[in-house]
Amino acid sequence: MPSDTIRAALVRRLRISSGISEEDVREIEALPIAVRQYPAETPVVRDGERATECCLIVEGFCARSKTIASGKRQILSLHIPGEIPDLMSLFLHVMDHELSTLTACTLGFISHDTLRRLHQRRPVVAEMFWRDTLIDAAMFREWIVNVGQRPAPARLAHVMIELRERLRVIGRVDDENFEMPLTQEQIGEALGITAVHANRVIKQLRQDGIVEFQRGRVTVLDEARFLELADFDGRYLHQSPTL
Amino acid sequence: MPSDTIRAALVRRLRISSGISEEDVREIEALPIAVRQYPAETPVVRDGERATECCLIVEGFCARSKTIASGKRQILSLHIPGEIPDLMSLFLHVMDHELSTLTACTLGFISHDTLRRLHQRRPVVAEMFWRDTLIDAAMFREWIVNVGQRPAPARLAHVMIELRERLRVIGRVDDENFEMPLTQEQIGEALGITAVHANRVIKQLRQDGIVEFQRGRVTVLDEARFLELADFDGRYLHQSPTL
DNA sequence: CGCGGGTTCCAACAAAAGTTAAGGACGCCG
DNA sequence: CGGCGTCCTTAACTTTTGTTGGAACCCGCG
Repeated sequence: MPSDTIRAALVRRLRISSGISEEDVREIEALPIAVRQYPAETPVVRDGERATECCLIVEGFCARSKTIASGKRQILSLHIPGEIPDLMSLFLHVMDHELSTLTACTLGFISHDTLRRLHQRRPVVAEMFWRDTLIDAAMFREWIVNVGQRPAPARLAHVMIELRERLRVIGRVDDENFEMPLTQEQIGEALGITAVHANRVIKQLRQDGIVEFQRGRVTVLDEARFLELADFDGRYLHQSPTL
Repeated sequence: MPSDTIRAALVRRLRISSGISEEDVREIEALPIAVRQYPAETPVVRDGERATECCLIVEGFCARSKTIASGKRQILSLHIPGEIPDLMSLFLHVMDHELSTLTACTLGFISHDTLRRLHQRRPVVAEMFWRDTLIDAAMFREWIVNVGQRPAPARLAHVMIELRERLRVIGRVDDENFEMPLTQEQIGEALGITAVHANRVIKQLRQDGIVEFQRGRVTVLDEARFLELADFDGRYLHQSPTL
C-alpha cells in the first residue's frame, strides 16, 4: 500500500481540525509506519496492556470499550480511518480500556519513540496531537451525556449523527447514507442498553420513518426529525481550529 | 493568601501523578495567578464561552456539566483543590461544557499566554499537563461505564470511591470519612438518574449498612461491601507515573 | 422566634428498560 | 445443497427508574 494512501485520511482530518502546515504534512509523511491487517472483532490493544506504539486506522472501523466485573461491556467510542484511537498511550502507558476492530481493518503502527522524537523536533505537531486527544475527551463528555440523559431513541440517533459528521470529514458520506458496521448487540453496548432494547429502538425509528438501519448501513429518511430527535450540536467535535 | 498555599494541592498532585522535578516546581511557583472568590453554585466558565485563562481550584469543590435541549443536566466530573478542570481550553478555545462551583470556592486564574510561554520554555511541564488532560479523559471513560452499565447503587458507590481516592492524594480523607458536598439533585445529575431515585438509592445503602451520607459527608460503614458494590479498579486514575 | 426556601424523604402510579425464551432470516462452509 | 451459527426479531413478563405530589425537616434570616 502506498504511503500517501496510508496517511491520506489522517492528513485530511488534521487539516480540518488543526489547520496543519505543509511542512508538518511532510514530517508526517516521513513517519515510519508498520502496516498490519486485522480481522473483524479482534482486540488490538488490551486493557491492562503496556503499549509501546500507537495505532493509526488506515481502513476499517474500530471501537474502544471497557468490561466490568459482571461481564457487561460498554463501548466508549467508535473510530474511523485517519484516527489514532490510542494516542493517549504515549503518556498513559498502561491501557485502562481495550481497543478492538469492528470490521476487518488495515492498521498502521507508529512507535512511541518515533512520536516522541517528532514532538521534540516539531512542538507544533505535538500540540496538534494534544488537541486531538482533547477532542477525544470532548467526545467522551458528549457520550456521557448521551448515555446519562437521553432516552434510548435519541441516544441511537445521536451516535449515528456523530458518526456521520466524522465520516463526512474524510469524505465517506454519500447522500446521507453511511456505514455503521455494528451489530445490535454492539449498538446496545454503545448506548448502555440491552440488545433486545436496541432492537426495539431501531424498529421504532424505522416505523416512524426517521432512519433505516440494515447490514451496517444507515439511511436517513427524515433528516429534520432525525436531527431533532438526536438533539445534536456538533460544537463538541471542534472541527474548526480557528475558533 | 500566600503563594505556596495557592499552589500546594497542585504541586502535591503533580508529584504523585507525574513525578515532577524540583526545577519544574519552581517554575510553577513563579506562575502569576489571579485569585478570586466564588460563592457556591455559580458558573465559572460557561458552555460556548471563549476562554483566555485556565482555572486552578485552590479551595472548594467544582463540577463540570452539560445541559441538553430538554433542560436536563449531566454532571461530567467533580473537581477538588489542586486540579485545573478547564486545562483543555488552552487548545479547545470555545467551551463545550460548563464549569461551575458546588461549594464556595477560592479559584486561581492563569492566562493562556502564560501557560503557552511556560510550555515553550519547559516542554516537560507541557507533557505533564498533557498527561493531566489524558487522565481527565480516562476519568470520563470510567464515568461513561458507570452511567452506562452499572445499576444505580453501584454508580453511587463508584463515584464516592473515585472521589475518596482523589481526596486521599491531597490529604483530605480522615478515617474513611470524606466530603462530598452534593445535593441529592446533583447526585442524580451525576449518576444519570432523577433526584427521587437518588434518594431511594441513598436510603438503600444506608439500610444495608454500607455507607451513610448526610450534609455533604460520606461515612463508610462496611468497607468490604462498599468496594464490592462499586466494582472499583483505580487503575484509570493513573496515579503512578512510573507505570 | 417564626417565616420561607431549599432540601430530604416518601408513596402511588406510569413508563422505560431488562430478562428470558424462542422462531426466523441470512450467509458461510462442508 | 443442506446444516450450522450468528444475528435479527418478537412476545410475555419482571424489574428498575421516572413522575407527580405532598409532608417533614433543616437552616439562615428578618
